[in-house]
Amino acid sequence: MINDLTPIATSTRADIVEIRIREYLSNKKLKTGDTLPTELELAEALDVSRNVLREALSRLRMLGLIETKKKRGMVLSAPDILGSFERVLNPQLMDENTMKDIFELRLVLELGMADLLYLRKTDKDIAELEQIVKKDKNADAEEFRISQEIAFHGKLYEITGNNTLKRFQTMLMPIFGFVLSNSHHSIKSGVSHSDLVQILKNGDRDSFSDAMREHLRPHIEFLKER
Amino acid sequence: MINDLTPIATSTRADIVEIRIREYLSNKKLKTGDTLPTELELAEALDVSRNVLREALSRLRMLGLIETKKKRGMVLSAPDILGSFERVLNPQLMDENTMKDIFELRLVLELGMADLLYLRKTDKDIAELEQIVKKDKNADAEEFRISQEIAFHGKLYEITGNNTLKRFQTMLMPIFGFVLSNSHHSIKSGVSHSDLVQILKNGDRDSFSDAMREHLRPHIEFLKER
DNA sequence: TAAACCTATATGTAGTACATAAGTACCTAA
DNA sequence: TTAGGTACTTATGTACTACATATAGGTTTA
Repeated sequence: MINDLTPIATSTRADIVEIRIREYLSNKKLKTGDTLPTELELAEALDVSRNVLREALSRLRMLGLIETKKKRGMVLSAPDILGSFERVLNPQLMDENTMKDIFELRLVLELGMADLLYLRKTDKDIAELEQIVKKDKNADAEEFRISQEIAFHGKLYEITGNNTLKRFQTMLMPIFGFVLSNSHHSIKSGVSHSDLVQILKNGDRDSFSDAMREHLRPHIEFLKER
Repeated sequence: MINDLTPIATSTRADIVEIRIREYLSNKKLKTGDTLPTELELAEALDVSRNVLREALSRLRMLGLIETKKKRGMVLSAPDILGSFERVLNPQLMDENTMKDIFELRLVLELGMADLLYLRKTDKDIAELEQIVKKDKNADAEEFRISQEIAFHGKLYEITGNNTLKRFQTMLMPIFGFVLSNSHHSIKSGVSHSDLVQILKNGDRDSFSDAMREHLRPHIEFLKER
């Protein structure tokens, strides 16, 4: 009851200024390359000290929303949408639910990427996969096994040709690693990396989808315990 | 040739301080709830003005990495991993490639979520979907059609029970909306929302996967033109 | 003993001052 | 005339000081 009441968010001036500047940007429909007023002008217009204003600007600068150059002033720029994501992706600080959400997200991505793979794969890609898989047989050490996992699945993401997706996966790796070490490997998968490569090479999309699902089966089973 | 050379990133003191504090947090393996030194102590230790320090802290505060209270000082906290993402997701500023990447991402997610749906769906969910679909037949106006799309597919994300995934979708909606309006609807889908609901209700996972793929077919075809 | 009050302290905000880089315009010399 | 240099101007970057404000924690008082 009373626990549901979270303290009201008393926002600082910097918080408000950040929002106001955001609004300013979208209201004026500013685009990449457009210049902003100077710090002094903004500070005066918003009636805050330059100090507070700079705290807000510092945030936008970090996100890559604005870039500043001495004398030239500030220009609006296209942020790297994953850059900010990267900054908060610290497994150490992540609560367990989010961690599980992200683990599920990985499964959904890999189960759903078959179409992209078949649309974009090249002979060169297949050759690389075969190279990676070749090292699989002497995968006895735990550490080596994980690096093989990363190499193989990472390459799949790469084949999708979707750079955002690939980077996303790279960032999420530490999380995957964490959950992977959570020994739910009692169930052994019936489909190996090697099998997947062969199907990707010669089989059709549907077979691959089925195989991938079988390959990830231990993880999917794990979800049911949740 | 020469165009490939981007200007060297001359970082400000605030940039460096931000990184240093990050390192400090992970090196000391601090966890949620742990307290940080005071601003004065940090500023002195890093040999920067309190001003610069506060610009860096302001960034971490925005990300939700730290929370501050008067007198009590600063405590480390679990950031909302999607909050920062939301801040940069401005279609107005996004370059076209990223936009397309995100559109593909949506398709991958929806093609891959079948297992989660079958794992978590309830009778109540199905009933809600049927409610939504019921309005579909009088979907003549463009605007209404889009709102139906959002309601239906949004509900699917909700059924996955994965809150991160659902929020992710909500944020990405404006992007989807943008790409949707890019008239690649010449190809008509052979599977309607209503069909999907029926299969989700009575059919098995594989049938649903196939049906969803057929439903999204116009979009998948669109990818090939890329 | 409990309520009211005080005090020390850490963050929040403002203002001033100066450093630094980078455009701009002017000026000089070949 | 023009290339190249010089001085000036301006916007951001950094530092320092001062004070406001909230509050945890101790002290006094009824």
